Amino acid sequence: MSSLPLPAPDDSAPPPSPAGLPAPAFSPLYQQIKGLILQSLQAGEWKPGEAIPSEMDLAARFRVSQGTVRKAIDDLAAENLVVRRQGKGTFVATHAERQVQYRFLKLLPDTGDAGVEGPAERHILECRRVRAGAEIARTLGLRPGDSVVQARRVLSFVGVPTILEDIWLPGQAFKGLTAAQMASYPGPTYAMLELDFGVRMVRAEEKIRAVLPDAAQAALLQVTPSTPLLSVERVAYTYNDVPMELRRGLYRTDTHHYHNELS
Amino acid sequence: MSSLPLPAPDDSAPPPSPAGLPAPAFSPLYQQIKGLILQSLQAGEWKPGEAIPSEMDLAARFRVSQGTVRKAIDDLAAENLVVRRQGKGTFVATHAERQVQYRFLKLLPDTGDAGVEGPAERHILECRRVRAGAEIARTLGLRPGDSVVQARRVLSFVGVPTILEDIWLPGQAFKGLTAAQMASYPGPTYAMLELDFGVRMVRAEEKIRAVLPDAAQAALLQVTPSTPLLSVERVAYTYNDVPMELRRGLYRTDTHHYHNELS
DNA sequence: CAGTGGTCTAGACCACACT
DNA sequence: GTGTGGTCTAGACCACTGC
Repeated sequence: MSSLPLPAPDDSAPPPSPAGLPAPAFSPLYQQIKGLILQSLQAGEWKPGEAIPSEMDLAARFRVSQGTVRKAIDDLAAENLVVRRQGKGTFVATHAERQVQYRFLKLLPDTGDAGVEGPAERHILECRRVRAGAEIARTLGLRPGDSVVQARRVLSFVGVPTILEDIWLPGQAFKGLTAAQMASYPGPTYAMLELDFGVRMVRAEEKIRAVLPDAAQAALLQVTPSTPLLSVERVAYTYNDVPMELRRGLYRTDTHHYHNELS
Repeated sequence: MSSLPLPAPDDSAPPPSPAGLPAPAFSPLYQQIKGLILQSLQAGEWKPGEAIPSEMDLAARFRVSQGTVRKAIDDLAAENLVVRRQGKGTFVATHAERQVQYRFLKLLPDTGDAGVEGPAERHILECRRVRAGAEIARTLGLRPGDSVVQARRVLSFVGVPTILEDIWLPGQAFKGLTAAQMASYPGPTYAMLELDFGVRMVRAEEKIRAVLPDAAQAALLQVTPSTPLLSVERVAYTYNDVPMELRRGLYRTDTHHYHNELS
């Protein structure tokens, strides 16, 4: 492998072998390029929805061939960080796109195709700043007692309350977030966080269980306390696997189901 | 695009434009190659676990450059149909591999990492041939009344019954499948189906709900009937999106959870 | 038309696994 | 060493988009 004659000495991506370690850690050129593009994405050099420079431009900028840049972008596209559009360019991925209203929501109506039921109606129950408990802090990589934004809301489809969500966000990164803001933004919450706070959720992990609601939860979802619900605990991450959101959802599955593809 | 001077006139992959249709349907060379490799996989020219010919060999066989074969194989690898191993070759994917014991099972123990609890203990409750009802038939692409193999079993982890599964398989493709066979095979069921019947499950879809068990189900899982369980309905497909299995599972989520990655 | 991503080639060289 | 997949290059041409 060879190093790159570049502005930043390329400290990202794979470490240049701390000498004496078992793995010499070979890193192909295209991965170094990928790391550099990633840095620019992170730094906000190109905003969500915008086009990044053309492959030729990037190749010139990094002094490599177009094919190498291409491979780097292929990787980023595979991770859903950018979207390629033939004839137009490569664009920074965003949650604010027509195509898939809720990229991370895998709940589908039992009847027919998705989306036919229209967008969810949202009802914000509360949104306030609190001190993080031990568990929330640990999950979000904060210290107990740090400020977090806590929100609770109900999503309804065609008038039927279907999802009850509790959301925790690091207070630091989301100063000034209000219930009004959450309620008024027309698209997905993640799109608002992108636009208003520059925080882009890039991937997420979910743990799913079957549970029974307590009395309050049952009332909010208009079901009896003996109705089994899906408990979906999601941790969403920005770049570099930094956790930025914890979300605990209760899903009714009498009219909807969680859909998953395996391969 | 140009056609290929090949044994089979390449009727797979994209149709050569039925004349007069809106889409001229351009198909790149590498996709045609991919289709041809797919046919060989389907035809069993190379068995699961075996190596397919080297990129150079395939390039010579199809009269294209190595790069083009490479792109085709990249696609197949992305779909988990083959596995690349540097320095060794490209291998037909199989469910009978050390690495991931259960490729399609996303239930993990709550405590620590997976696999530490060891393999599941299986207990076959029944395995018999029945006539397909309307719903089963529709899901498996059969006619109502066609023969299907129906099996029921319980999977336990460290002695705790955790999964109750009902499995339906087309009788046609699995003649002679017995309970003894299911019980005696040491690895995943899908590995046995590959080995003994040449049927390879390539992808699957799951619909997940929260439900309460009936008395019989509760007894088998050793829980009370008021214990909410995950209902996981899985349809597994072979090549060409042909459905080959319907599986309805009930998962206990008091000690395990369904894990999913989103991006 | 020019500019973008997408395909295809041919050849050189590298990293890895086996023998 | 030999053979495999993996990287990198340079150049040609194709398909799609929008001016």
